Amino acid sequence: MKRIIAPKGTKDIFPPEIAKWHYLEEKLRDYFPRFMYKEIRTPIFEHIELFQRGIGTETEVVQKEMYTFKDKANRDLTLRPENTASVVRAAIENDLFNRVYPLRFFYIGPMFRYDKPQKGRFRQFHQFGVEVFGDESAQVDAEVIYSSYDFLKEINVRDIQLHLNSVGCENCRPNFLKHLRTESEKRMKELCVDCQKKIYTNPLRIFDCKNLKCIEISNDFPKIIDYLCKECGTHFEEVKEALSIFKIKFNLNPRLVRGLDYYTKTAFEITSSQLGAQDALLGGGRYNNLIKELGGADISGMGFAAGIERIILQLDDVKHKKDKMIFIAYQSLPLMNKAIQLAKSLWDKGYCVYVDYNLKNLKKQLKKANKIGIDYTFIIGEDEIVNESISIKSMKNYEQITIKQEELDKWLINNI
RNA sequence: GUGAGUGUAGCUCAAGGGUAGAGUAUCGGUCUGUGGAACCGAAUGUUGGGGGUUCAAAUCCCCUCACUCACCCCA
Repeated sequence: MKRIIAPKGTKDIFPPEIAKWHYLEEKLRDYFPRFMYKEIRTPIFEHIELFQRGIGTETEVVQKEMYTFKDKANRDLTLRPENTASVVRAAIENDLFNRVYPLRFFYIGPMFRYDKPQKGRFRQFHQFGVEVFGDESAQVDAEVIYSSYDFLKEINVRDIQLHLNSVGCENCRPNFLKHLRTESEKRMKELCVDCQKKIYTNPLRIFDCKNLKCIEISNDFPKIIDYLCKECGTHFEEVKEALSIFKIKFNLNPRLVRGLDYYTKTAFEITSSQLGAQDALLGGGRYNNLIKELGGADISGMGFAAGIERIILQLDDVKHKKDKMIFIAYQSLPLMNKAIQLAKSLWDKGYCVYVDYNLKNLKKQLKKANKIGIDYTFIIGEDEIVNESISIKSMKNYEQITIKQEELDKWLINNI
């Protein structure tokens, strides 16, 4: 029979890796509420239009990478490739803008993109992120950037770099793009084939090219920060100033562009020098037109999204947080029912207990207990039944004591 | 979507045309009221799948699938 395997680009997560996920999730739910973020959960699939309008029809994500399908009523639905558009949609739909203050949300969950898998890239992958609505201050940009950076530090991710740029707004970007296009056309023949196409489709992306020759040439190209309008320029200066208050270092990176069309002004990315080609742990920025474009009020947004799989790759081993485990061993099969009775009473009290119903002798049970990493083995034998006692063996140091059954609760409180 | 590398036991890997093997894990025994060791023994495979060459293919050739990494894209 043919084995059924997980679909390409998906994977199972189980111990010991799952401990890292738990660790990350716990830290996340502890950390971001400090900044007044509240968790929001949105559907995993949405109408395709949400992403077309939100992310932009010209982006790679929308054009090539979405999992889109029709449901039985012929609706066009898409497995969400990112979460910002959904959060905005949810906020508009539920009129959260009039109810919840401050307007800050964080999310965590699976996203889907039809990409070719490689290190740090999956078709079902997981992101967490935050969104701040209705705050146009440069200081909030700095705070969001700080919190994302500091969170990575907090969970001990090392060798990370913060890259910062401004991508301008609808007032200054067109002018910049015009200049960029003219300049790149002049040196078109020297650029790689892909970049030649980008001149007309999305010239900003030329800065993304990893071809050394292209990098060299595009270094001479106009930089967006030199073309920012007064408002964007001032905003960017203020962001940098505010970042210095938070005392974090950043690289000004004029080549940094974002792949989703909704970004305006501040754009940032945190990379790890220890990852492979997919080195962006987290990225985000300001999006001042998205809410309006999705039919909401004319209010601004700022946020980031982080790739959990990539962060997990950079996490040191996390010990599985576990309660002390008790193994109940019976001397012989007829005593198994007594063991079950004892186990039930312990489960009822909330303890972590294991009984093996298949091992007939004590030796094997102890061996198994040892292998599982049990802390204490309770032994029930004929002597114990007669004396109404329980023998308790510490699996860590070989010591064994026998106590009366009525002393068990006291023992549990002191030792477990 | 393009390219490269790799597919052999649950796991890590040998065998490079001539009987598919080791380590480890698993199970049993030495040891029927006492675990971490040791020793002895057992079980485990359509060599990813299909086709071809050959007296003979894990090994050579073709196709296909999967995984990995890179391009691309992004988190």
